[in-house]
Amino acid sequence: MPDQAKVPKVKSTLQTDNSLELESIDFFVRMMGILGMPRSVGEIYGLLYFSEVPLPMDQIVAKLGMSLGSASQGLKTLRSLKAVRTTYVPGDRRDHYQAETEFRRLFSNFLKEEILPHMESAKERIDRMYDALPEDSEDQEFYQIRIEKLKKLTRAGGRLLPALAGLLKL
Amino acid sequence: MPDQAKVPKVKSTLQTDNSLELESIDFFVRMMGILGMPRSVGEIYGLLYFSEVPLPMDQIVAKLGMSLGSASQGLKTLRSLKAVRTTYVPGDRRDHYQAETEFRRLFSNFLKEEILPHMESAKERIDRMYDALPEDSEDQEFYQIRIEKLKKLTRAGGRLLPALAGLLKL
DNA sequence: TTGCGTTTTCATTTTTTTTTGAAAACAATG
DNA sequence: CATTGTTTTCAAAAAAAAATGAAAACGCAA
Repeated sequence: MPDQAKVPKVKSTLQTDNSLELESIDFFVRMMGILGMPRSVGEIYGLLYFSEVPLPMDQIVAKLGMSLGSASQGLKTLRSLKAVRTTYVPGDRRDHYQAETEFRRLFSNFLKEEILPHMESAKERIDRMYDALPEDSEDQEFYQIRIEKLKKLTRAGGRLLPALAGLLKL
Repeated sequence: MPDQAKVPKVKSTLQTDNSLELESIDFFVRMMGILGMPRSVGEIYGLLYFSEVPLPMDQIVAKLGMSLGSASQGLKTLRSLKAVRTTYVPGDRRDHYQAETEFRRLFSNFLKEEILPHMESAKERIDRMYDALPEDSEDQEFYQIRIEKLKKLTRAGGRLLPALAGLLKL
């Protein structure tokens, strides 16, 4: 219940002595949490963010003490957001993962993947509201004004959000 | 797992014949869902949004077919976001609730309550990263750059988000 | 094509979140 | 100040989300 902010805890099974990694994982677990991502996704990204070399999945699993399944799923999510990139390492069959650190791009990807689809269906739903508007009721006008307001909201959102990515100068 | 958008379903126990209400509830359940609010909160707000008269809690409970506990909790959340207002109705002991429909204000309240606290703690966490920076390592510079990047991110976020509320002209 | 290292899938388990319902607290009224 | 109508609280139940782990699938390389 979001009265208080959700404050996810960082798993203490981390196999590392690098406290920067710890802070990073903590940071991104929370950040991803705000965006509605599972903690495993934040953990992986947090680990990768402060890794100078690309890491293969089994090392991620080992360092974070998470299951193969979670790692695979988490990396899939991160890949779909383009928050992570695979690099080829000669003589190694494993995929090596690297964090994409251009937040501007990350943000716009997130918008495109997670938010804009919602905006689309919101617009459809508002159209359906017009259809559902009772023809005769004396509340006609009230309802109409309310629907208009929603329409303006989605329009503003649709214009504002993409513009936001542009404003995000880092 | 947010690969696909979460698409909450509208409970079908709704005691109403007003299909506009149905659409509204659907709309806000999803919208609140994006923002990480439980469905009950979306249901209540959705119902109130298209109600010309303020509704007392027991009517909300009756219309939505939800428990008293959920309604009380949900209204508490909505009150704390100032998404809902109580109005006095002469000769009635019950509180009557009305939706606040100025989205600009709603948005800025949401920011203040749910987002800005996170930004604060993010800044603290970044400070701790500097402390955790290994003095000697040859990766010094790499780490430093990464930390800087995070700092810029939070700064941008801190400036951008509040400005956003201002841009939200409806 | 077989074997082996690696990754994905997915049914099951675990954890977390949300809802419920009944008791407690509250508050106006007679 | 006792009664009654209303709202809140909170332990327990239910539902939803995430993690696990083992089997299946994949894809090289010998």
